[in-house]
Amino acid sequence: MLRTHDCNSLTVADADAQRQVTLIGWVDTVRDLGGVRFVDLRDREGVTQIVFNPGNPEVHSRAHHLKDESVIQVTGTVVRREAETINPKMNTGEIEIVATALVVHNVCQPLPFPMDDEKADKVGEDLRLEYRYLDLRRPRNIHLVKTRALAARAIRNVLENEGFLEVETPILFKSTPEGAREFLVPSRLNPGSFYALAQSPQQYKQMLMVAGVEKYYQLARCFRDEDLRADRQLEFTQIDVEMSFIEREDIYALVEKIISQVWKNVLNIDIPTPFPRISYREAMDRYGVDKPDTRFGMEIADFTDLFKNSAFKVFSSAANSPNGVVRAINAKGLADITQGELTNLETTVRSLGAKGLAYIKAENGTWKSPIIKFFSESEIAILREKLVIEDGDIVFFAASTWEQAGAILGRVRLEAARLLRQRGKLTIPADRFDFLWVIEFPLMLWDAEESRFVSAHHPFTAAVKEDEPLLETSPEKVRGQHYDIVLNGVELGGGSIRIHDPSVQRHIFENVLKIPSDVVQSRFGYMLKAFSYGAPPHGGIALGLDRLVAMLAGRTSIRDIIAFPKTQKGQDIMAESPSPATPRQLRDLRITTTTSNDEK
RNA sequence: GGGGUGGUAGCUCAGUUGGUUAGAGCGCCUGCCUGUCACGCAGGAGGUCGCGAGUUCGAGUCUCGUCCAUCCCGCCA
Repeated sequence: MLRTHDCNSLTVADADAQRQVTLIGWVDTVRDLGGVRFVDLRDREGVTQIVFNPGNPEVHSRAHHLKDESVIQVTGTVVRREAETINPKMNTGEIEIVATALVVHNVCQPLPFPMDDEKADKVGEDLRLEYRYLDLRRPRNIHLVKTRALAARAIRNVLENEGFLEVETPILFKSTPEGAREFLVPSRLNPGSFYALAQSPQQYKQMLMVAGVEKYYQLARCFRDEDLRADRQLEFTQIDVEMSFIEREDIYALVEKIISQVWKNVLNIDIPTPFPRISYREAMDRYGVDKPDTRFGMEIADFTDLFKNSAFKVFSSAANSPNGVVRAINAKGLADITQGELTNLETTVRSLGAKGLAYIKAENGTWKSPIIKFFSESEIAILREKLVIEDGDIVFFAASTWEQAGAILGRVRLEAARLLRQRGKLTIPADRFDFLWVIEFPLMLWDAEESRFVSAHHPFTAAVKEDEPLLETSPEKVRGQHYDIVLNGVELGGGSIRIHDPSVQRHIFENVLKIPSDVVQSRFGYMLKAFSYGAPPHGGIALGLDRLVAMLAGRTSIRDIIAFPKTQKGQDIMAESPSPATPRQLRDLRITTTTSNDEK
């Protein structure tokens, strides 16, 4: 080793022992007072102050003009600092190293952006991604790397202790066009055929259950060629779990154990278990989303019956149409919403299909609203009572289908909460973690465009036992044995009990999803075959590791959590991928392009 | 594919109604300074105002196009 200690470990005890030490790390800051020179030396663990005294002219002169972020190795004696020079802000602030030798291992060029956390956080993300190795080096980001590793370790520990076997499954898989768009990989050995990068190990892990693994896990890399978001990357990691001989409750208990262990190990926070459960239907009714943020109220209230005979045609026609609802939320204290904020909100809900955003402001003892004139005395009284409308409140309405009204008010609710938090009128502690199981999702959704049913999640999800007869008659009413785990309004993952009966699985594919039987055979034939050779009842879950770590670290973007993330255009601007292929590579793969006809 | 926001010095930003030589702080370079810890002080260098076109006597500023970044919708079995 090029060092005897790290930069966060020396104490007054080492000083009293007059210990000779060697530290190596990066120059954090240089304070050259002309005579005495101070260097804060930083490594992964912390910072230690080095002193270069003029009494040692050879070393002192070489400490001249040290550049920030250069790598230096210092040998010296640990000494106590004089009482008035102790720095209480530093872990190692009571000691310093008096240097007797200095080796400069690497001189750092002028930095492209400041490394100081406060300033660096404001620097454009594209520049920081180009120099990702520098950005990661900042203590704040190295901490994120550590957090991720610590979380992964805790997860592995729980699963290993529970008897799970870690199994790697192929990344080169075959195309499964039902799901997300995939990355296609041409096969050189099989010209004209393609692999697809696995979107998830779903099918392989089910095969592992048939194979008798019983308890499988993998921190699995998944690939999806969809547009990126703050919480979506082309490749991401999921904690992938599958178990045989279980029911839903077993998965809930396991995940609750994993989560509470991770939060305990990383944040030293005790997460109460079991987690609350809410049905999909109830989540949509109360919060307008299937991943509710329950850290604040502002729940959706239903007024469909109230407005059935309303003079306000927009409301009464919605209330009387099939599947139509009139609903509202009270954003308490947000009557001071600015015109700009209101316009933004309207633009947002229009993008969700709303024709407008009806509202009532309660200010100075009166209700102000473009639509208040249509309301009767009794309607006003019921609204006031049910929504507890007081001065300073603003109530937003949605009159539409059940789905759309939920989407609109769900979005308005989150936006209103954001505005209230900005104003300091809504406080949510940073260490509040509301975990929630969302259960009883519909198994099938009607796809109006293709006029057929599609799986709400994936076609391997088993139906809730008592709903199974409905598969024949009204598939839309069948609830699946699916579960999502939600944290503070973020979907952390989901899973299900799977179908293990080949005839049921075939029925779903062919008669419910209406996939032609030859397609079923080519795509899923091997699964149906496997299920006829002693498939155990099984189920599992996949949790997004990147999102989970982001939540642990209080970040909203998983780009912060992934060591080398890609930009919204799917590019790695540090390594400059993707990049063009050479004609030779393309020829090997039998790929011809229409634009290039020059072969070299 | 659609909508919003942004792009001026290495970084973060300001730049008035379109008008002289485009500024600040930090960083960088040089010098001074023996107890600093965001050290301090003095001086200096550093600009294709994202790119292209247009309007104009004159464009960082106005118009159009385009590229990049980011947030959102679609999409994510």
